[in-house]
Amino acid sequence: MAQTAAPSRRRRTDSRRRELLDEAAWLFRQKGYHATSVRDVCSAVGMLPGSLYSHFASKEELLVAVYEVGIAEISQAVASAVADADGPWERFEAACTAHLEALLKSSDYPQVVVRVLPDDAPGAKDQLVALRDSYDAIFVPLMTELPLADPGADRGFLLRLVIGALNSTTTWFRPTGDSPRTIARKFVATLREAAE
Amino acid sequence: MAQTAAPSRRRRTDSRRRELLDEAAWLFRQKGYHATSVRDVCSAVGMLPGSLYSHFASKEELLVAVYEVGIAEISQAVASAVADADGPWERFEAACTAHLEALLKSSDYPQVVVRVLPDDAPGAKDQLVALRDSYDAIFVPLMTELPLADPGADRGFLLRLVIGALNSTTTWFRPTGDSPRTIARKFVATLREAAE
DNA sequence: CCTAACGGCAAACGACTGTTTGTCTAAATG
DNA sequence: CATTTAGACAAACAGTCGTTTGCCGTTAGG
Repeated sequence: MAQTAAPSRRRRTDSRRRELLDEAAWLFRQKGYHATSVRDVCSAVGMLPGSLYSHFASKEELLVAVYEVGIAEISQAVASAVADADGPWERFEAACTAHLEALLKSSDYPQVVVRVLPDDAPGAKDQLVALRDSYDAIFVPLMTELPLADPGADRGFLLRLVIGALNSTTTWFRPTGDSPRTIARKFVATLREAAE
Repeated sequence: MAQTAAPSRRRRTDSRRRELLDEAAWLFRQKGYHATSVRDVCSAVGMLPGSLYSHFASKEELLVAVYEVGIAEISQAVASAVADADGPWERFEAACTAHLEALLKSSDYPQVVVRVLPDDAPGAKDQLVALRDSYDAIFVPLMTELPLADPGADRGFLLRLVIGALNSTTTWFRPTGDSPRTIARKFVATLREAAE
């Protein structure tokens, strides 16, 4: 198992693979899955369409690879942010902030997860759904520990609404407006004490 | 302008046109815009691909037509529901209920507006954005009259989050679970008195 | 009743889709 | 150094895309 005798062999090809991933993430986020062709991705990294298949078995597998990076990035960001916070509401706000920052800053990968639906790649649907679910699982304990006015409130229901609201920011977010951190703070504050 | 001398001529063709619209709405909602071909739509109504162009100048114009119906349906539902309610929170809840029912019941049209992004049809982007905006405008006065704990809260910001949360129900809604009306009630109740 | 218009068919247009093949080159392994 | 391996190219595959064209039958208006 231990292949610590690192294959410097892989180094060169991995960098090519990463280039393809980066460009695919950018294009999938920008135009969606079906509107992005294999030729679009390849020509952006100076490669012929057929050459992509040395790195990915299919266009769908390319999407899965982008999905995996996106989920990994946002999961790690949220998990570490939560670990540093004390108190249920503080943890919840930390999670929302990390979620929005991962979604709206620099990296294209997490936005692909939001924009491209599992149904867009029927052959990979199960993998994509599983990846999405694995992320939602991080939020579940945060919701259950939240002290709400109605203790019997449907937490799973709330979770879906919260994530839906957070993800909808990708539609209207502009770097010149509120920062992701500010959006998260406003959002949580409203939830915490909404009506007078 | 007044062509009240109704063209019974149009009758037959309009029914064909409506068939195309219905099928396009169903497919656009189900598979998205790019994954739906003109051939898919036409073969579903027993028509050859070229014949569609007697009714619509292009695939993009077909999408615009579906969008228009979708916006009209949901706008009318929300507007009339709001008119029947008294009090700011009651009007808000009525709007949310009407929104969800229009989105999740029977008709495919409004869901197309949620699923298909304006960027999917670059040539019609402006029209699609305008249609979306015209709907949002209905919600604006409802948000501004809402008595919140923080009167200085950013209402435009809240509006976008609310609509984002409501629209995200299309992802996970199942007819066997909570009804749209119940979802709306739970949602508003949570907003109204969230934290203890 | 005649004529003009229109809905739909049949067929094709060129462009583009994801993918496969065979070959060549350069680098890593033994 | 010899041999294996794999990334990339070049070219083509069969199929599908949105759209256009010319034609025919039906139908409504004058």
